[in-house]
Amino acid sequence: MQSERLPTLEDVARVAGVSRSTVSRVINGIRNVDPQLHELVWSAVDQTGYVPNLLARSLVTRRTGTIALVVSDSETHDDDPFMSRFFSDPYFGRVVGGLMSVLRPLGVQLALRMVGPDGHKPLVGDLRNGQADGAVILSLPANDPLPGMLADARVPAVLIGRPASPIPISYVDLANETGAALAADRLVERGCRQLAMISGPAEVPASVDRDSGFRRALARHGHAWVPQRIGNFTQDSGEQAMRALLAAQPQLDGVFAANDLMALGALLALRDAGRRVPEDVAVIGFDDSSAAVAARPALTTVRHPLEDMAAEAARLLLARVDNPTAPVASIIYEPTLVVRQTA
Amino acid sequence: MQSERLPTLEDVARVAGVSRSTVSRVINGIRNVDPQLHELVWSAVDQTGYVPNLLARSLVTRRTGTIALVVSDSETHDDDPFMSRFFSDPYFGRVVGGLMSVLRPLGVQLALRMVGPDGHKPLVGDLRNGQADGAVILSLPANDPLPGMLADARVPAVLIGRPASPIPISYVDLANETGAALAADRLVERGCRQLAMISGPAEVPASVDRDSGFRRALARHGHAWVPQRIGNFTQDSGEQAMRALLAAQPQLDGVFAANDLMALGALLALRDAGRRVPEDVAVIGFDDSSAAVAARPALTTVRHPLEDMAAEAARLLLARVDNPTAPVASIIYEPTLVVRQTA
DNA sequence: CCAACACTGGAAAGCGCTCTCCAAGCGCAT
DNA sequence: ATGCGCTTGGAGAGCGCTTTCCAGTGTTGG
Repeated sequence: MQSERLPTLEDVARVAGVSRSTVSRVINGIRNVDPQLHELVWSAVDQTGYVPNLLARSLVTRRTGTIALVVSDSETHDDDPFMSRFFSDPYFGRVVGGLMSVLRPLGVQLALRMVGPDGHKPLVGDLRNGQADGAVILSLPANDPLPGMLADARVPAVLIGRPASPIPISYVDLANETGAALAADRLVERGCRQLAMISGPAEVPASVDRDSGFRRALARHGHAWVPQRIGNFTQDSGEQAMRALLAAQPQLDGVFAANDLMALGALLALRDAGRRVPEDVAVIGFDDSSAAVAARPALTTVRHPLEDMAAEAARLLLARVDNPTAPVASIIYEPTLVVRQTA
Repeated sequence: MQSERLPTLEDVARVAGVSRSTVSRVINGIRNVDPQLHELVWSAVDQTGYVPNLLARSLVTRRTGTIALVVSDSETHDDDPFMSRFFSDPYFGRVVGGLMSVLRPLGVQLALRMVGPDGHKPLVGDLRNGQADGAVILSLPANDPLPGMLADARVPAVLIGRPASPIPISYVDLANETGAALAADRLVERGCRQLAMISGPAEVPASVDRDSGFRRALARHGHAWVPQRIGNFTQDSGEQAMRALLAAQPQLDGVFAANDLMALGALLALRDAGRRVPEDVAVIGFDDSSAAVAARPALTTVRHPLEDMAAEAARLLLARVDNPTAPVASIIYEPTLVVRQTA
């Protein structure tokens, strides 16, 4: 148990018998300070149990050692509470894990910030005020003005997922079209004739890309039209979409789902309908989340290296924090097809 | 695009033609300020695009509007990077979602902080220095000194999961023993004769409680000894544990797993071994995570209201932040059995 | 032997904000 | 008129830290 007031630099200085500035220098390892004093100061620090007040330090250095992870919660209108769904989705966890893998060793903190449509201005203001050194922006609806605002405000920021319109801001993204095309090629190659797809919400840019990538690749193989149902990236919605698809197209023999969770749902629906996978119907998912490996039959899917992407986003961001004039950079990851049992 | 320097209170005051203090009062809604001035100040705020600097404010008010979510990463030694596993686990997401549901409407931020064994002192120091108003502590290994340190330092904190030894600190927890007993009773009631369990790591207090709860309940029903295998809460480990159990006890007809992921793994192993669930072997999991509903057959499990618990933890914490003399409170949630198809 | 020069340590000025304290202004009763 | 209590705005002291600037000291070359 300690006294009410915490020791400050001043206190340490008094104990060590030097000035505040000297203590500050020693603690920050700046300039050549007499080794004797150096030692003296450190022992005074130990003795007083001094811990620097990061708030005060940040106020003057304009550096906080914190990165904001900005999550859009524009979807909250749903009756199903958005938060539980979003945070429980493997997507969120993988991103956090990827970010942490680079932030943690550097001692950088992560601050979670949810922001609705009216929270944009305060957010940018706080960021400019140095609440965080930079921001990683997640899962933004298309045409959200935030990236533009961030760029204008010259706040170091990196998007995960490309911005809807070209904006001078760094981002990491996956070549979603290519990934979907991989799935299409595989399905066609297996000899599937009647294909269908389970898409994600149209507001999500990645969904749209996966859609068009799949369609375009199939068109190249001569499939003009592909029946489609839209889900919301949950397993449940995938299951329902699959049932609807099956009802409309009983002959279908190949399905591509825009994420693994929906693919898993599709697997269930197919099972219930007595279809064998992959013999009767081949299924390909997207993401290569842990659930894909765990499923039976194990899910063939498109690998989305989200952890790597998030880690890279963190690195890009930190680079820009250290050097604000660093060029804007965008990295597009190439997906790969992970063939397991369902296709 | 704005000028380099951000407007400060001073600037607003100059524009409005009043003093800094007056602007501060208006912005914080304090005291009776002449309505005319009030309006004048707000228009000056608009005009300058002023945003309060939270850092500076926190420095003097000693309030940050931020709660730290402390995650122990003592398990990192694993070759399998701890982070990806932990953050991807539904556990983490459910907690974050639960916390956010309370914090978000109040405008409180969440700061993620991972802390290893040697990070304890700095963490407590930062907390005392007002880096965050309080802390929610997650998934601590048994006998971690952190709760005690926090209590001694009088830092508002709430644990999720009870402390290993009695310490004057608030916490929310689940009656794990009761939950496990519920599972045991159900299994016995179904007529299972040869029971087994898949436990979690022994360092996790909740694991231990589920173990003893299950054992004790079975003992009441006359089962003296229960074969057991230990997993690490992943689906994979559950699958392996199940195989081992099956090899050792081919006759077994009922299994309790300490979490859903491991139960799901067990389901896979049972399937591979040609056992029907629940006809040949009944399975009960723990947590009622989303995967439990989604599994086929749908998993009978013990419901762990983690979101509610996290939300309550947030409320307890905020109460203590507002009133540091508020009594320490502990809330134990009662689990319920969710009967689905596997038992 | 003295000037020029590193080098070190201290004083003090802020970073942007809140909040206590005080002076000024006003209405009212004496 | 004068005194009193009340409201209201401003001046200024800090929150704990970094960092610039300067004085003092020891060191070297001319």
